[in-house]
Amino acid sequence: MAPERGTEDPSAEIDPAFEAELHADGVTFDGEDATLLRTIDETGSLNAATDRLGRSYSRTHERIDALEAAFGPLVEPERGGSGGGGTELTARTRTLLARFERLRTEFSGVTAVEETVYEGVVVDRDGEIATVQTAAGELGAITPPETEAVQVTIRADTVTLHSQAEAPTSAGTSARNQFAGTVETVDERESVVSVGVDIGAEQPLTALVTQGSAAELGLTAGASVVASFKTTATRATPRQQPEA
Amino acid sequence: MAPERGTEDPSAEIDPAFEAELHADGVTFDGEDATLLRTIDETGSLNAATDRLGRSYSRTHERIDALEAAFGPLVEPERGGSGGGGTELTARTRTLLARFERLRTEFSGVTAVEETVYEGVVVDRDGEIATVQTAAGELGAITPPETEAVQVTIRADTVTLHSQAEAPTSAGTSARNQFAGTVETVDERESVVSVGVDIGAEQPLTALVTQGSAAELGLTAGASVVASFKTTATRATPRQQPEA
DNA sequence: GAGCGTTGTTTCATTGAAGATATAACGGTC
DNA sequence: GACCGTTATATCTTCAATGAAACAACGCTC
Repeated sequence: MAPERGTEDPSAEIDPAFEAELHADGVTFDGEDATLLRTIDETGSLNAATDRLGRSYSRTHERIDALEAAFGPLVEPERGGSGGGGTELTARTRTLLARFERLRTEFSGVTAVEETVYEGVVVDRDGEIATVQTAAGELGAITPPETEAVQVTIRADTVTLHSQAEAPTSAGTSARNQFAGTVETVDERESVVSVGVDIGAEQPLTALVTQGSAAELGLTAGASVVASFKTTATRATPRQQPEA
Repeated sequence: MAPERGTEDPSAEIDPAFEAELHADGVTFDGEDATLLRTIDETGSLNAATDRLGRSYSRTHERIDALEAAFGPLVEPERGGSGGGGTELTARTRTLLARFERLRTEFSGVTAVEETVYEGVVVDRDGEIATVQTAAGELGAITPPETEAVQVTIRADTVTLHSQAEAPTSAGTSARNQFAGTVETVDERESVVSVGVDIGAEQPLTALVTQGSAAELGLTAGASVVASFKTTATRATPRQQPEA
């Protein structure tokens, strides 16, 4: 079943992606709908929009009807008049588009940011919050019910770094997960720095901070830092138990 | 174009959703593929899996071929033998499924968590990092290029709260955005608490913390707290400039 | 060697989504 | 009132995805 090709490059690029959606009344508004509405806004007419997008008028018209049945009035068409008429967006539509764009931005944040994954075992639990034992120590994470063996993923943009002197007392902050470590790698990007922190596990914990923060904290290889992250921001997923 | 229905309920539920995807070599692996592979794993045969899922064998077989061409060997089929044969997953497939599940979990975190949105204007910029002037004051956020008028969205699970006494000095932490405020609302959930903090803007900043943190910090209405969040975790999206 | 249930492979049928086309209605301008 | 470009609507065609069905190949058990 496996053709020979595909085997040759086991490290092929596998990229995360997504399709953002807004659901209402059984109808799903997706990226294609968003560009349709944006094009209508730019061209001022449904006809011009379908031409530019290479879509058929009839189908597009149907689609807008379906969307309006679920999301409420989205366009204000006018026929006749100078220029023959046209269609404009309602205020609600602009709000909808803005919301969709925010959603898409959050999702693309997820795909763009590095994350570190630790394997662990649930040792304690309070509802959806579990304490997980990992190679780096115990940490809290949101965990699906009835799972023991888990992978914990920590997004780099949720990890904040502190100078050792200014490390917060655990009682005074809502960031319950704190790990002292030493900076292992510093990867400077355009305006942001990705920092790998050795916190005792095999895999370093990577944190994404601004260049300003990196400078103020003196983040160079070998520096001592404290890394903290919230348990409500870290999530665990079930892990396959070793077979035998 | 707008049928009368739809107008009647302007506050209809609009729910965010997503389709998680993994892309390789032009082929996209989606949730349907994941359940297919999981079902093969559970039933031990492609035939049984297609029966359970109500899909045609031929189509399913084609799909697996296409996936393997892009993602590498995913299944190990055997034909003949006792029971007629069967197909099992490769180790790579389990890794792939685990990765997909982590991705899906992160996305569902985005849709599940509350967020607060502030409108603002970019007043300074360093690459993708911008300083945005909002009703709550200045804050840093990742911002798309060439945008001035923005909406800034702050996920509740990225906001950490500190007791006023233990508020970190801005030089000692990589959480550059800090706002002192007073607790306005406290919404206790199963094992987590959603806290609305008045930081001077019209809309309160909502933070999601564990019940343990809420208790230790003494989070009740009227309490003084400091809310902080990282600029690499907050994102801005373009905002429609007022028309005229 | 017959039987069995699986994997492979091909061919044909079905179905649903989208495009293509035609026509009516509208309301300004001229 | 003729003209124009648009919206509205219906019908037909096209195409791609999927299912259905048939058949060969395989290898173990008996």
